[in-house]
Amino acid sequence: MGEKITIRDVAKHAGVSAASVSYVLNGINKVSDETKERILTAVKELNYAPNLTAVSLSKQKSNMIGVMFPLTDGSLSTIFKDNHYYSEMISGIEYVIRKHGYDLVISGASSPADCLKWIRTRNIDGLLFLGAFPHQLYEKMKALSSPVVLVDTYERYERDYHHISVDDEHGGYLATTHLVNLGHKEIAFVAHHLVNSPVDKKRYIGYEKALKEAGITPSKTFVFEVNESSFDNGYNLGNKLLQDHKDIRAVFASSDTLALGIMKALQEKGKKIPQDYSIVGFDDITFSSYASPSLTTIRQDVFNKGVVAATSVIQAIEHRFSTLQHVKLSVELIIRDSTAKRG
Amino acid sequence: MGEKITIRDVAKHAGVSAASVSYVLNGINKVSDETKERILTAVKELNYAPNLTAVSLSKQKSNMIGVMFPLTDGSLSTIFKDNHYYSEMISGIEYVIRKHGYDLVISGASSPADCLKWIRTRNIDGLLFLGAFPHQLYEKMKALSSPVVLVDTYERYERDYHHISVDDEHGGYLATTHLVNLGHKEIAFVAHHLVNSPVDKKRYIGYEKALKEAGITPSKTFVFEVNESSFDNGYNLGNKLLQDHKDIRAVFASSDTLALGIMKALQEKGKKIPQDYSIVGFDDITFSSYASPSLTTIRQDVFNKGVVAATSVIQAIEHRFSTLQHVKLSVELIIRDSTAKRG
DNA sequence: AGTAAATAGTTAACCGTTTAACTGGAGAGA
DNA sequence: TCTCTCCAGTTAAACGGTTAACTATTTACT
Repeated sequence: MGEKITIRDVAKHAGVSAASVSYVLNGINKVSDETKERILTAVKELNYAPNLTAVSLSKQKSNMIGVMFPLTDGSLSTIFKDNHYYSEMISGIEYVIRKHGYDLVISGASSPADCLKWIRTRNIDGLLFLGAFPHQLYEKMKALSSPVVLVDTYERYERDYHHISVDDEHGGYLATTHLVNLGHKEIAFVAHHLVNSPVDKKRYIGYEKALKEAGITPSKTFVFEVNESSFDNGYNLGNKLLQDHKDIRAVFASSDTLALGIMKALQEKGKKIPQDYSIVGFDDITFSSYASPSLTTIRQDVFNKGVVAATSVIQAIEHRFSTLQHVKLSVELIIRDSTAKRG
Repeated sequence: MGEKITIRDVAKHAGVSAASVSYVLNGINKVSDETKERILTAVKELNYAPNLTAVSLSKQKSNMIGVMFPLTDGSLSTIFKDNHYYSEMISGIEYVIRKHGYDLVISGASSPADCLKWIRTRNIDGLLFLGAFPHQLYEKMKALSSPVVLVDTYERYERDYHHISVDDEHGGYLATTHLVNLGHKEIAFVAHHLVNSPVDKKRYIGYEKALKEAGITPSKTFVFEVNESSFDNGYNLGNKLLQDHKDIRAVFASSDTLALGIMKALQEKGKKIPQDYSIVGFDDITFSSYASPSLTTIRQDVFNKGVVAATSVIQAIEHRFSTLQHVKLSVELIIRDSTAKRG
């Protein structure tokens, strides 16, 4: 069983040259039907499968697609922390990639140079960038010959790369309008970072637009940023709101994780939700429907986002289109029990 | 920039043969110091990095480590569903693997044959099995020359493979003893599957042991299985408990996800936790401390589990003949607000 | 019949490394 | 001086495929 059988073994067994075997296996019509038959049975009998490393070297194509995450502190943990989001997206990506005969390689981006080198040396056919990276990385990556698909990233790079996102701005608009329609005027916006997180920026724009439409002047004092989108940061921010911002009566948080953390803090201090505070999140993670009260949120289909991103990169690899793809998936307002008419 | 520079370009630039460059780059002491110097500057000047595909083919080692997931319905989604567990573990694995210069390839296991073929054709150096697979897969994998490390799997295969787990039995014991000490006697055990999920089986054994120690006879009517460890299944089971099993006053669920789903159902029907029901989970996912009430649970360090598993596989790869490793990591009882003295 | 084209195959170069085996020269020991 | 070993390199054969270019038949068309 430990035997390594090569294409030459198959060739010998079928009484032909290695080339003929290769032609048959690659579906190149250059071999008579009888010979093809003979070769295929030899393949079966010897249980042969081509060595993909050799194929890669020869074809100059690895059939591997890389998924890059930004590395904040050495491990992916910060990225994945509290975040069903990325695993769900990877599920979608893996699903498509496997169907097309590619393999999925996961890597954290260290320095831009290392990243570039990695792609070159591994012969990675295509790349998915998940999250926001240092700007110089985007600049350097332009030199790459393999296609790169960005998921959720800076607008300024969308003209250089394929790009998949959801309609974050509309999501922000929907969430805020919902609160406005419930009679709220003092609506806080809580996000990771308005500059470093492009997604948050767009959601903020939607928030701002909704306020203006309702004749409310957006105020900087209602906007809050946190280090990282985590429960803990939400919790801490919730306590801060209670102390320093008693005027606020509604919160739109840029992620369900943050929203749930905020909710926990408010509840612990005896506040009733939605009677005292209305809260809207973003993402619709599973927890959101199981929290008490269940969380009103903006739903995005993350699995599908992964599917679309992977499909794009494969299409780009196989040159099924030459122009850059830009897909903006829709979002949906899910009204649950964390929001109510202003009392 | 698009230029592909090979080892021969470097050789030419330094006025030596390709072999010398290779020797220098591989740290083989066969080249004089001056020449080495010349070669290294040439490498720098041309910004050369060896083509890893060619290296793989030549060295018969890919420097890639595979992570396998069981595929239940075609995508990884079911696995990742509601499950921070696997992403956290991948973080740990990736962290170690990258440090050692390996790459991480993720794949869902389709048929055992395909799986075997994949490892052979891709030249995967080592494998991590995450979760429980069909039995025939384990049997077939024994033929593999690359080391395989199992994480959380059937006891019967632990003598054939490296194996990393947490002390599930002790976890089950701790959880149940905690409930017993609070005066509970009617303690339900809820899990995914006592046979197909080896982890659940061990937790059950701990549960049983704790009951027996307390002089309580374990009863089959107190044991419940669900399709998949998800919120929804927990929720449905919670409702079932309310309808059909009014005697039950405490629940030990084999995952926090299940526990939280059960809790939601009970609360919706007006039950108070922990006054009416005491609930203990397993895993300590982030949301557990943010639920209302916060969930008493058994904590395991999943990131570390990934670290240990990855370290094991790398050690096995690099010292071919070391003995099988079996690591059982400890667990910890975290007492929060979902458990109380029986009223 | 004579030429052109299609068919069915083979040969060998190539992808970019590694590494065993070889080479020529210098230094050491007899 | 003659061998023997080291040293610092080079050469060329792998690794396991792919594929352009070539060959030898057969078929088709004037």
